[in-house]
Amino acid sequence: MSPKIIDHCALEAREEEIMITALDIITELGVAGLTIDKVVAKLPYSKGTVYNHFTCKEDLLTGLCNRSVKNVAALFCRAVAFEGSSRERILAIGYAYMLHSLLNPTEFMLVISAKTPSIREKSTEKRQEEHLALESKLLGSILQIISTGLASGELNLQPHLSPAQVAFSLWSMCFGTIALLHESLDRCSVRTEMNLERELINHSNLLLDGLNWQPYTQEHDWTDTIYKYKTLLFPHEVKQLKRLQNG
Amino acid sequence: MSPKIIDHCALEAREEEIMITALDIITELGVAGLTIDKVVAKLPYSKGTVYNHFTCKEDLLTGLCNRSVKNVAALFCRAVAFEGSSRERILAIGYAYMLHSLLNPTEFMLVISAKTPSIREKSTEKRQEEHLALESKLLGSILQIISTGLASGELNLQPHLSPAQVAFSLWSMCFGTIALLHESLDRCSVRTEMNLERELINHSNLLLDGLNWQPYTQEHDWTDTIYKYKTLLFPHEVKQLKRLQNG
DNA sequence: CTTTATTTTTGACGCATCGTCACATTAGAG
DNA sequence: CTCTAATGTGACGATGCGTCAAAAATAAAG
Repeated sequence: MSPKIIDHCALEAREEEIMITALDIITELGVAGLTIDKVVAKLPYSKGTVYNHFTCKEDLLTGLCNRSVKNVAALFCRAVAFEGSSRERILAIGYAYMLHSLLNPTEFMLVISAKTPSIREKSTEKRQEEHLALESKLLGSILQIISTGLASGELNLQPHLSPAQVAFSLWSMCFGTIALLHESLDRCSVRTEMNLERELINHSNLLLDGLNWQPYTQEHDWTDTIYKYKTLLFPHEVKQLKRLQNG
Repeated sequence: MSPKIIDHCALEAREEEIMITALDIITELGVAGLTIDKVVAKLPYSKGTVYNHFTCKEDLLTGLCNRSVKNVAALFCRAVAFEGSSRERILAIGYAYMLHSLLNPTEFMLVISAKTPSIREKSTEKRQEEHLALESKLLGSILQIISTGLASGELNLQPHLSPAQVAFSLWSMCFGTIALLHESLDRCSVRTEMNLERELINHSNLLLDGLNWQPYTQEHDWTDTIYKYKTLLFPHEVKQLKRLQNG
């Protein structure tokens, strides 16, 4: 008695391996082209083993989605630590979100897909909860900046708004903007003339002005702030993005 | 020669019949539970006939999505005609969008689903274009209100913003808010405490204040305006919604 | 080294669904 | 009534999903 007990670490490594393989297939063939059989074919494991990790295709997709949200959370943490006013830091959150969506278009779509009932309905409870926990973490970063803004007096909350409501308004605005502009990247429509970076900054500034979060759009050189995001906060990501757009 | 030539009108009626049947199945079993075979089983036609209308399941879903957007467009037209200031009318757009999403939760999700690549990738080009045209119609209603706001001087566009950008900012904000709150209707999370109507109005007002669209949130009794939406503009829809929420 | 108990992996199998296509049906013109 | 072309039908092959009984792997005990 007491046979092969598999290393927990090795298990996680394999799960990652499966997810990467699935992501490759999705990037190549689209979400619709993803098949467990195709994943298995690219992997040195068998179908049964893959099904030991993920209960079904949808569970695998939610897993990929969570993996992506974890990466966003890491970027948000860096945004929180940006040296600047609270408004500069909250704007950095949106900028981080945008950067991530441009660098990982496939993964960003997966986040939208995973919110779709057809996928949610079939995923594991466990991965669902993980997803909610990760989203709370994102909101946590935003709330952190809001509380420093309140402490410094740069943000004066209107009495009918709670910090959570403000955090949610910022999040949903970013989400909506990115989601709608994302799909137009490869298509033509009214939105062709739109540019994700410019629009996201515009929308954020409108909302932040509406919140009376100082300094207002007109009172500060935001071009300079964005330059700092590019050179100091996310230099690596911006460089990666440029490479992606040129090549 | 000159055999059975089917009435174009009858064709459309049948297409509608297929879509309604599909919608019933989706409401009952979820998008994932939708099967062409199930649709056929509920219908007095055969599989081949259904495939004469829709090339595949995804095409059917896009068709349903477009059907829903058409209904939204109709609501938007009524919002445009609301008797009141331009800001009251632009807020009515968001209110209409929200009402529609609450009255037709299944269909609203379909709009999100249809933006998902797995569905888009497989739909007909024709239906894709129809979708874009319908979205342009939605934006058209918004642009109409913006131009009257500009004409009356209630809205003063900042020089770096075009009307199209303003329209898009409103649309994406509404979309993001509804999309994110929609999924939480049946789940618990940070967002449980949120209420769709309240948050949507809040977000809209923040954005409109940021745009300097007068009268500002503090300068007008918006509760009264919303009461007018409920009693004058969308009395039928609000009644329907109450019935839905009670029963 | 062999045995044994237990975990892990495997891939063939059964089932569901998809989309097609050869054939049947239908309605009007001749 | 017959002929013809548009339309409808549903059996069929193909694909992909998820399972499960059997096989392989492992590590401690004998």
